[in-house]
Amino acid sequence: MVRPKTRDEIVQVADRLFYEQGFDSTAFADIAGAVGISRGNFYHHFKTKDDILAAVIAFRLARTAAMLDGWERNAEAPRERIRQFIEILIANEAKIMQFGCPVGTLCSELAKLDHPFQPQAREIFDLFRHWLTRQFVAAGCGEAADRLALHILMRSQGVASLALAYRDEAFVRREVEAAIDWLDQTLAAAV
Amino acid sequence: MVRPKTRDEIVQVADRLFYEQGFDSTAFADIAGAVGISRGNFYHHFKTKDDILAAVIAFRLARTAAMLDGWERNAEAPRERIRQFIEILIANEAKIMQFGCPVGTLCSELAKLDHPFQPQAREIFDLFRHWLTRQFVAAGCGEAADRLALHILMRSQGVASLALAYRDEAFVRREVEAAIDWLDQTLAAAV
DNA sequence: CCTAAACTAGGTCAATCGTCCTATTTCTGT
DNA sequence: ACAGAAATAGGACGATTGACCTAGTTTAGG
Repeated sequence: MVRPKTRDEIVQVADRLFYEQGFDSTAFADIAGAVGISRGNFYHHFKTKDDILAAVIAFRLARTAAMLDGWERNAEAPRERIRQFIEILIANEAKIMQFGCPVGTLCSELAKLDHPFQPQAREIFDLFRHWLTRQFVAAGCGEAADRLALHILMRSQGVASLALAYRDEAFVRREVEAAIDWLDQTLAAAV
Repeated sequence: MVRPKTRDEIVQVADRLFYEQGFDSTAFADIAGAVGISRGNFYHHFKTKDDILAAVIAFRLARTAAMLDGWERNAEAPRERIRQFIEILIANEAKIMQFGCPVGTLCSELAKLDHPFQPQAREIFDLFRHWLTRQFVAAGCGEAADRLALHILMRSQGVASLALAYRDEAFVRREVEAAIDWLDQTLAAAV
């Protein structure tokens, strides 16, 4: 049986460092140092930098899917579920104001690096997008659901981007409220 | 008299490469090679990488200010001026779908690098923000003007972020229309 | 002109990067 | 208990980076 402890630790630390420092400017030594292992040990688990990036993306995909499943269990009404998504902006406010949205900034960096893993990173967006689409369908928005899902995603990306630039907590709260208002109006018009 | 040709060429090429590849992963050699000069020549004009970054930011500030001035001359009505801002998303669509928003991605990268020039990069946002605020004031939105300006900025950032991730032209067009609709409703409510 | 400053080319340097290797220790199944 | 696999440590490599230096060339002002 494989003991997954070290490998998992590497992935979790890399996940954090890729978010906080960016993928490109996070070195093997940074991750190994933060985990407290040698570079050789690191290399035993991940041969190339793309290997660790793939593992981090898979980790984020799994964690995101689990979070969305949890929201689906905790709240029955689509409105409450979507509201919970919008309010990640508040729940993760401090980190977002310091490092931006983990998904958006990764996609942006990979695009500039012309990195082959862009589709994999986009899959994290897809997880949110399709989950939101299902909620809007359940709320009776029919064929407009995907369009509305992208709109909510767009808002959260925009808020995260400006939250990073201005570090303005009041702005985040205000736009979260505005997004929920938009949601209520949209759902009311759909029924 | 100083011949500004080479220095200006360096700044323009660096501006493009910083946008397309990111600041950190653009090397001196990349810029020097693209301009067609030696690294020594490059070093003569810019001693450190932060020097060239400062010059690029100053260049972008000047170019942005000039663009906003042009919009103020071309269109009399605030509504038309703001609409022109929203439609940069279409005018620069191809580049945005490939590299994202130049301002947002720079701010995001500098945040991850914990770079001291974050306030300077944010000034480019401020240029748009205060220009938009002036337009909303002129449209009679009074004290809500800054809040509305940030909302428009937020939308453009969100659209740029998802445009980069999905490269979906129809999405961009749709959200531009939605933003203009929002603008018209907001201006109608203000008068 | 002619001299001093500005410009340009190309080389060097230490540091750091991703990658790879070998030797040793620890664990696991039989 | 023991053989083989997994895990770990630490070093070495070639390449690249930002930074810096020196030596020629061009340019501009007196």
